[in-house]
Amino acid sequence: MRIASVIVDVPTMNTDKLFDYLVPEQWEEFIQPGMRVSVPFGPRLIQGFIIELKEHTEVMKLKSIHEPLDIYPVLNEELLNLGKWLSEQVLCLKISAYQAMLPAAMKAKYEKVFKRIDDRTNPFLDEIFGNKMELKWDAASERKLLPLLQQEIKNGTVEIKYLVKNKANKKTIRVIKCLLTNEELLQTIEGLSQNALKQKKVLEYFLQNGNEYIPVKQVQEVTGVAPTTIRSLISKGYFQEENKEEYRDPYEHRIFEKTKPFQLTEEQSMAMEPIIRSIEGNYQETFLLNGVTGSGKTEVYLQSIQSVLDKGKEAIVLVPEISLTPQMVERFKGRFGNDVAVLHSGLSIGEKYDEWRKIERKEARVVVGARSAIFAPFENLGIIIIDEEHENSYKQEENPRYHARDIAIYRGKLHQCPVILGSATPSLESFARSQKGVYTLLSMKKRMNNQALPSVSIVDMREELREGNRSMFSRELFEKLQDRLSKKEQTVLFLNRRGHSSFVMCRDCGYVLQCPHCEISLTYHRFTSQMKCHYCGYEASVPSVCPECDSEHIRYFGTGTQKVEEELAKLLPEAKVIRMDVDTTSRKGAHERLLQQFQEGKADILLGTQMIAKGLDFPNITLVGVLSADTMLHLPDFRASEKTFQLLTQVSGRAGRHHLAGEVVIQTYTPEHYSVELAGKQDYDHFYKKEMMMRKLGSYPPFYYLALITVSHEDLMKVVSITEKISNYLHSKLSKEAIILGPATSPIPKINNRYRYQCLIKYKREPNLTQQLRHLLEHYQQQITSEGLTINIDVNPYMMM
DNA sequence: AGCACGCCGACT
DNA sequence: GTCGGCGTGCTC
Repeated sequence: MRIASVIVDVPTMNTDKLFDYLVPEQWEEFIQPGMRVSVPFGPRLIQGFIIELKEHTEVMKLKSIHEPLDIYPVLNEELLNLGKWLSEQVLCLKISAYQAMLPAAMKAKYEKVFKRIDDRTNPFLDEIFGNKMELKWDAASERKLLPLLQQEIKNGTVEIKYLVKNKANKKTIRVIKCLLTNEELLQTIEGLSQNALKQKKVLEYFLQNGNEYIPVKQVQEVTGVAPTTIRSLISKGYFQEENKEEYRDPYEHRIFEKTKPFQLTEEQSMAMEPIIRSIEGNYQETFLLNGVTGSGKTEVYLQSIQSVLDKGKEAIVLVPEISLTPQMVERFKGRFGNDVAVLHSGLSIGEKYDEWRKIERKEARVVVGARSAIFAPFENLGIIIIDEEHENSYKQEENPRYHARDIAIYRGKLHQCPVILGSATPSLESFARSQKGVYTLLSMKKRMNNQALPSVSIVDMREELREGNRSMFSRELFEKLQDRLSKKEQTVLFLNRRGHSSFVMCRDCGYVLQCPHCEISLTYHRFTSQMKCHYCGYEASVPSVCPECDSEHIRYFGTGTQKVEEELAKLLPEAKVIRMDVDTTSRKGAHERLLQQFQEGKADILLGTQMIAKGLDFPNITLVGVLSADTMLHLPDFRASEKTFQLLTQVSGRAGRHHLAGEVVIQTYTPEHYSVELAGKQDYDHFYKKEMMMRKLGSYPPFYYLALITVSHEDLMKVVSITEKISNYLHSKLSKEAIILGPATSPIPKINNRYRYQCLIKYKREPNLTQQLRHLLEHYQQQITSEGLTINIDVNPYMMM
């Protein structure tokens, strides 16, 4: 008797454990851990993952597995263990951990149908079922048939059937093969009557194209015949029909030019050497590859991967979502061709599934993808690369709240292979680890071809104002803009806020329009002429008079991309501008199309948000303007300075990457701030020292680890008192060295009518922390389910909201 | 998450 | 007296 222990697809704490099921005899030889199965759970049927097989169980009333959902395990042993480890590390449900490791297409979709089981004719059932045997629950519900059907269930003429399906499936195409030899074909063609011209055409086509399987669609297109013609040929026994799996290839119509390895610069070779040593020696080592923008990190990645492939192993390359541009994909596909699978959010569920299947079936040995690609089901990993290591997007901001870097190092240790963290502006945490010798630091300080870094000038906007310039462009930036226009060179303008103006304020009384549910300022959107809440989506129209004091002097403040675009149209009407932000790139392929246009020189100015800070590598860009460097400097986040420094450095790196020299103008209201000043000098080392001091003073990472507990509920009093209790509990259970802050209101005090309070733990060494946090969750379990309380725990948070 | 079971208000 | 509201508890 075989028993399978299953984690079921019910995301709650009291089902977060193994449930045992009998394995039916017919599957005994075939069922393996890591497969998905559908199992009866209470009255319904749900999906689950088999974690282990065993012979005995304590459970008395065992049910049987309903059916397997896979032919092969979708989670191998490594991933099964990784999922367990992950759920313990980040305090998430096991089912969430496993689901995060697989493409969304494999998540279950549940369907309920009514099924007729009477064999007599029943006029009433005939009417509601039509001539079918089954009726979907949703359809029945819409037709208000549920009470009647319930009665029929009691009568025993109808039953409910539960179905477990995938979100998306393999795509198949119909193919046909000719079963006749060429001679038989010729004879058949001869023998056909005069008016069977169409059939003749098809047979002649196969005469020319041999006896391979050919897609039906293709046959139809080439010969111009109707589907019926082909059907009749099949029924005559001339053809054999089959369904073949076909990959949805997102890059189907693109041709990637094959590239050869470049001759490395001396710095690049020096950086490569220890990496190769780790690959050849089969041992784990984490490298921090600190190379300035344009120093050729990608070529180092490519050649390292090549030597991994030469050893018959596989490679994972993580790239931040926003820089996973076609340009980036091209570099990898250009070098490794069909060995590359690409996984990013721009793909449809089905496309992602197919890319994943290529990896599973060992048809791809390199995966280039965003965060979740770290779970690629490779079994023989030879290298893991995380490009732009400092990017926040490697941290998932929903459960499971993991950081891809931690998973990378876990898998690197398991496979005994190198992990490379690459960045021009490493995160403070990583750089500190490289200083302590935990990571090996590899530096590349020169740009390829020895181009100089662009010259940066910092403009004090307060000064501009004092001298009467009230425009959003400083005189220096404006002059340079005009200069580039006349020289037909290109400019990138960077602004980290989308929309039009950020908020609406009354100039008489200072009233600012706020979201009634979230207590944050509403953002003005020109396109819809509406005020929008960026947290909950609340919308309101713009008032013509101030709701507080009835003044008509209620005006827009702040600057968004749309407003800059309008301003440019006024000041430089001859300039062609491309705007890139969430609004103009939301449609599929829009991102690529806009960049393509800019590259082809169809515009003089590229104006955009965050998303243009990375990866842009066009030869004709000689000027980069940052309109307001300090917008993110004043956010309630201890990483604000670091983010500002990184962003300014990255943006500056867009200029002058080729023959033409580049210039950068940074406009700011706080030119004396060290992150602005040092970004201007591109002086990472100095910034690191300064920022480390600040972190030490504030007891922040990398000196302390953090854990953030956020409590939310509709009732403010309840939130405060529970957060208080949590804080006390932690005080009593953690060591004296731990610093526990709070209860304090969250930086977003209210979302969707729910108040939010938080508690921040700063600690150096708390071996029992996750265990204590788990106890905490268990303790409040009852109130969480019965009162709708939420407790969110983020170990190593990046967003302090 | 569902779904069943169980205990109290407004109707035939 | 019953239909149905949604609170509570369980699912191998």
